[in-house]
Amino acid sequence: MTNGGALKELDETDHALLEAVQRDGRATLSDLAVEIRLSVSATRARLRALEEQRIITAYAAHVDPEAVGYALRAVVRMKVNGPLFDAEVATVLERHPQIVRCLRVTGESCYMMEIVATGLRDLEEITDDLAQIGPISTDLVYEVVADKPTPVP
Amino acid sequence: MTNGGALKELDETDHALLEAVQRDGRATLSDLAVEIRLSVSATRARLRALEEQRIITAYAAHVDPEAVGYALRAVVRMKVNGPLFDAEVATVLERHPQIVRCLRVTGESCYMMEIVATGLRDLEEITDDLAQIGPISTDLVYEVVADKPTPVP
DNA sequence: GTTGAAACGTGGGGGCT
DNA sequence: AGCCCCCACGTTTCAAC
Repeated sequence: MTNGGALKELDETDHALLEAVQRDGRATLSDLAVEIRLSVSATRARLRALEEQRIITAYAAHVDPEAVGYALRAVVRMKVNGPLFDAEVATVLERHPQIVRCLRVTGESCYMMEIVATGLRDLEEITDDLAQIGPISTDLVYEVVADKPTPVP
Repeated sequence: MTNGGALKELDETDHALLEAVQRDGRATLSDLAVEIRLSVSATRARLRALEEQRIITAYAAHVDPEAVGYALRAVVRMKVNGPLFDAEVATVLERHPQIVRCLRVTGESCYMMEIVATGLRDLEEITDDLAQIGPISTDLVYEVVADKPTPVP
């Protein structure tokens, strides 16, 4: 069987490969191969292994929200009273693709979300929807100071 | 001149292309071409335009932090007293690659950060460093409920 | 992990509507 | 201006080593 889920130790070459493919997700196997000083075939084998072990979970183009019309970014913290509100939250998440990130956390705020919006009117529409689940507090984002890939120690 | 920064209206085909390349950042031009029902050349031209306009800012592999040894994820909010503490924050961000995201926001908490850590000991080391800049509050993340690409409306 | 050869995808130029 | 076809070249794939 092609053991796809086994946890294997990552050596230095794997680390270099992960680092390279995080920096440039569209780098060709040949590019990656010279970077990690291996043959193309060996590079492909390692990359496939990382994908099958679900260490690499996806490849994605990054689209600048501002460049496609989202002038605003906000962080919304939401508290829910009762037990788990996963269903309600899932519904809102599905209704609003502009909620680009949602974390369930410890502490006062049970959910933390990051939202992109074309303007305040647009943001209000989404927060109104969220406020029906639980009390929220909204902060606008001045600047994305850092957005770094997963470090590979 | 090769006008690289002009804002151009994105048509339906561009939207489809952005959506496709966000879903699979490693899709070949041929794959993308059939998806958006265009020739390979036209697809390539549009993709290059999106890159040159900085609408597509990067391509990256997504690495699962848990799979590479980070058992914990935390959200840290930090308040700074005086004017701008960009220099201090930049230093800490550089010292700790495990701070994977940092936003400067309105409201009480001036900075919001997302941190991955191998354990509580590891997390403590980073928060101790942050606490020297300003008062912080730390929440652990139970679950990443959603992590969605930028919607293209 | 490496090599090699066939299949496939890519990038530029010309011609089309 | 934008798209399509063509062709040389680079890349990926899959064998055998």
